Amino acid sequence: MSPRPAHPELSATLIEAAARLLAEEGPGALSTRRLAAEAGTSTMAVYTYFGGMDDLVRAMVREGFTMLNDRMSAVAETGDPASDVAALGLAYRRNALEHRHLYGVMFGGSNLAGFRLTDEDRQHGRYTLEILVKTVARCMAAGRFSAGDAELVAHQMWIAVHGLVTLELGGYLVEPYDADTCFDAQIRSLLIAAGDEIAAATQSAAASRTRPDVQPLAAGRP
Amino acid sequence: MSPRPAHPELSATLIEAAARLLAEEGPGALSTRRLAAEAGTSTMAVYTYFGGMDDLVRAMVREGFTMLNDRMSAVAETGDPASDVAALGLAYRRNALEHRHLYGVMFGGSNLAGFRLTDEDRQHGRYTLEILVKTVARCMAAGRFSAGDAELVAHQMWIAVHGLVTLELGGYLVEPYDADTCFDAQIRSLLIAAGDEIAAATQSAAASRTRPDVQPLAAGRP
DNA sequence: CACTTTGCATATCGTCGTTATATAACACTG
DNA sequence: CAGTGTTATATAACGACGATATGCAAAGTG
Repeated sequence: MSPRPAHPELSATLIEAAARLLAEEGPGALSTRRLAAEAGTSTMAVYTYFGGMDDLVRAMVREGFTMLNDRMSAVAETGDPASDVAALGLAYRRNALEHRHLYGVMFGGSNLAGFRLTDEDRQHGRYTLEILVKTVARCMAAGRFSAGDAELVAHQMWIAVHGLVTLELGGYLVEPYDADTCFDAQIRSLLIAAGDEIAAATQSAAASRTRPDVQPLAAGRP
Repeated sequence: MSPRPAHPELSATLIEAAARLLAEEGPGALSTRRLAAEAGTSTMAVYTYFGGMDDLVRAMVREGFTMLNDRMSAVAETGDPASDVAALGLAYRRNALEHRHLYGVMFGGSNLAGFRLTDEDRQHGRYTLEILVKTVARCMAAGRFSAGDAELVAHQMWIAVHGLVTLELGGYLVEPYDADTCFDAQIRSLLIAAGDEIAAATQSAAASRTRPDVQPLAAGRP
């Protein structure tokens, strides 16, 4: 179906240029002509290597999914699984903020030149949840969460953080209810609803956020 | 700034046609030429009445905000404020599903022909929260929720339902964790986190959903 | 009546994604 | 080495897009 690149070097260059253009100048800057100029080639390269703009965007989206997955996988597994859940949420949010336009294409349904996701693409997105599901299951096994459907709880957390991120990217979260405040509140609510009594006892989650991708929610933990 | 329509008839016809095209054929169908053909006029009408495609989209978005606001305002105020909160969430979701493409433009940052929201537009979106804030405050006053920041709780609910709706519209919520299941779970979690003991005691929220825009969460209520 | 203003159709410009065509580089056969 | 088929890329072109300029007819005004 999709033509395999014979010279993967130029193919990678195109994806890199596309990602850079999308990140730095937004979706409006992504065009075959602009892309060709940036990569030092002609517009035909897009078609010989990818078959069209759609498939190039699709390849970029796939890279975005693996980046997100790498980011989630890099979150250290500590002895406090509930803290790990919060850290995963923060990692998810940070990845979205760093690749905001790409995130919009991946999950927000941002119509990039009429681009539409396929079910296969979405499957890559759902795959990201597996790390979160496992961590939630660890919370339940450790008695930190009340026993239940780990996958459903993971979905809830995904939905909540995704909602936060999209509203944040859309500019809808402003002071005093800015994204940081709401993020802490969302994580806290999810932990409480999952049955985490320690989170329920914690006064506020807006403490120091020094460690990267880790929420200080488990500050009162032994 | 924005030119006032001298013949509001054609202006309304254009907005209607644009809304219909967006709803029925998606963002790709919205073009000045197509719009002119549907309205039986020329492409110039878009510029004389609105000043450009951007402003026409803006006018449509504004209509979308008032539609959403009307929908939320139409939710009956019952004696059970927690049930009203859930009903508002369902009304929000139903409005988004009925105007899915418009919702994407309003909140999802869907780039419709390079269209970008202004802060004034976003203010219209935030205004919708006021109804929810009042209802949450009623919950707190009635002792149904533990006392706290009603505006923050309303934001949390907004974020959660918005996240659900966008993932639902993006096709990311499939069985067995489909949108209905996740919606019930989100509402339930929010009520529990807000301190609603009745919701916490309720086994599941996935009971009969017969009454329009009303969640049966308060089934165990006197 | 003449004169200005207004509303909309037509034609045009530059850019978009895409395709057709032409050319140049390559691999292989004899 | 010549000849041949394949592949990669550049160039040019097509239809459609948003936007603008121009032109013209109807309405308004003295």
